Amino acid sequence: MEQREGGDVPPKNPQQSEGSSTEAADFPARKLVRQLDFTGLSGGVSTVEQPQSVKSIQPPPLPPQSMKPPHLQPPPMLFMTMQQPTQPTVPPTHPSVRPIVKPESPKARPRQNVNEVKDNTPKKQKQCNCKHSRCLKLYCECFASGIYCDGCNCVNCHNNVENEGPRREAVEATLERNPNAFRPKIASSPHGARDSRVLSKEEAGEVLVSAKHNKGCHCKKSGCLKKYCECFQANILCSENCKCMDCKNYEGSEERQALFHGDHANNMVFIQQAANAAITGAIGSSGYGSPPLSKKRKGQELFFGSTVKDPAHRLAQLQQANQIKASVPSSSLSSTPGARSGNTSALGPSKFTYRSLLADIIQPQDLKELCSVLVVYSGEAAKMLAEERNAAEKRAEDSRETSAASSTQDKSQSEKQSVAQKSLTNDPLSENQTQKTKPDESSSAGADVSNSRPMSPSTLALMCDEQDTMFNNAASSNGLEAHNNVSSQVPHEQRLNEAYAEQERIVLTKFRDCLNRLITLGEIKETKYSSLAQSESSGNEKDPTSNGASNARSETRNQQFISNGITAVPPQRAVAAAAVNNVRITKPPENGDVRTKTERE
DNA sequence: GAGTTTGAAACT
DNA sequence: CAGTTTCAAACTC
Repeated sequence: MEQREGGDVPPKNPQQSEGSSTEAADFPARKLVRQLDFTGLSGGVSTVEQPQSVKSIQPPPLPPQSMKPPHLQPPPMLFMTMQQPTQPTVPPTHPSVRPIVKPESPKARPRQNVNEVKDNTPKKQKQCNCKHSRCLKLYCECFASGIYCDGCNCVNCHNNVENEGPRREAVEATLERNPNAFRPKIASSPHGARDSRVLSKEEAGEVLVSAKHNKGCHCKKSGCLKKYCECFQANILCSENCKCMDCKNYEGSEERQALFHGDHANNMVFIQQAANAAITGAIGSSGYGSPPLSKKRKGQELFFGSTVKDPAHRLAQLQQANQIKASVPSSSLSSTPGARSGNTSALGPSKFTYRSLLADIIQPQDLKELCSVLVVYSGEAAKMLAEERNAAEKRAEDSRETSAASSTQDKSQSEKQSVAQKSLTNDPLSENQTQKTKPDESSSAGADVSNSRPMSPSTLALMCDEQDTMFNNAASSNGLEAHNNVSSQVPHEQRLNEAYAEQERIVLTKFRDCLNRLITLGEIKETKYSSLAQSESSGNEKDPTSNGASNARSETRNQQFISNGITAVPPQRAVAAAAVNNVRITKPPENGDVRTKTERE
């Protein structure tokens, strides 16, 4: 009893680090361990990938047929994964192809992360320290991750090639107990995209990976704010799946906020998370915005029953309670995810959020301004095009005079010309499809662009590179036509479209440039964040006594950096101005200073 | 690095 | 399924 399975296995060699089981000490293949990939990503549940870790190649530890209970049949995903690794490039069975790193199970990425953050270089795979489980239980992180122990500090390790037999049995047993045992615990949230507009202030700066724990945690004392908590460790918020008590790992939790914003170590975590989230593409994710209600309540009632001695705890619970009240106006204990998520709109439909690096850079007003700029540019483009076309037409007519063009051609030509000019130079009223710009936008732009036709209807809807390319192509061919093929019988509409296309091409090109600059700014910001946090982190280590002060300083500095490094010239303005180049924006600079630097005239 | 705490996993 | 024990990671000192 006390020594469950294997307990009787004599520790052959307490010192079997570097991989291993003693019996394998001189096994050449030792370093060439094959590994299992239980982290199968696809399938029913998608997971939060850890992009920085190279997924290892996984040999099937078990022949599919040996894997078990039909009734408990694990989802095909697992089998698939085991039989055919998701990474097609890697030969599953070839021992010589040793995967670089252990695939990090969503759960197991503890100290390693810290190392990574410190060094900026991915560290060696995590090493377990199992002593009594022979690394054949889920206690063992390696085993749980579906990989062989390699270079671990475990004792009496059986999680290796030499013990494939026992290992296989263990896998079977584990699967029998829990068919999902080797599946990722963290699944990306199935819920819809989150509306970034409802990002609450308090989550500013936080990055919540778009995922949730499949089983949920059961924490009691850690508040789900320590790595004991699987959710926290996986950098996700607790969900309705959790049965934790006194949970503070929910969106809006002050403790959690403090954790993220409070100290530098966590700043680093935050940065790492931000990077992860960005890489993972955890953008606009979803989830739940409030603490897992039903269970939390249970926990709260329990604690509110006065079992809580720690005042801080009590406060936390009160806060949490308020949170709940806020998000659940009715007193009903909606324990269903749907109900809860529905009630959490105040906090946002999702608990998983990604905050863009540009979040501080782009303000609503700036978008408006950008629109104005585009409109202005559209007008400029229209004028320019009209002039060009006029010139072209003139040249064409000159040459045509000598070739005795037909009267119909002349007629159509002149019509075309007038249409083109009309469409290019303005008169929005004459165009049914004239976009219905927002009043403020049109008014702001109107002052300068009164003379130009607003962008064609689709312009604003086509703002991306792909379309730009499309337009480039279209426009280039159209341009050719316009300039060279003067005798073509182009229908008016087509001609009109050409004009639109050309105009849009110009505007979109500028807009693309604009976006590119924006991206650059975001990258700069990212870089600065990283370096700042790193320097602060190191500085903090040197001066641990000044934590509070330096924290405050750091926050200030963060903001400064945001405003200095990035937005000293308010980026959006700089970008807009840059995009506009020669076009003057009449809107007075709010700061009066820097902005004018980027504006011409 | 040793000892403690914690919560998942294993077991009853 | 609930309660208990075991286990190894996380944490503290």
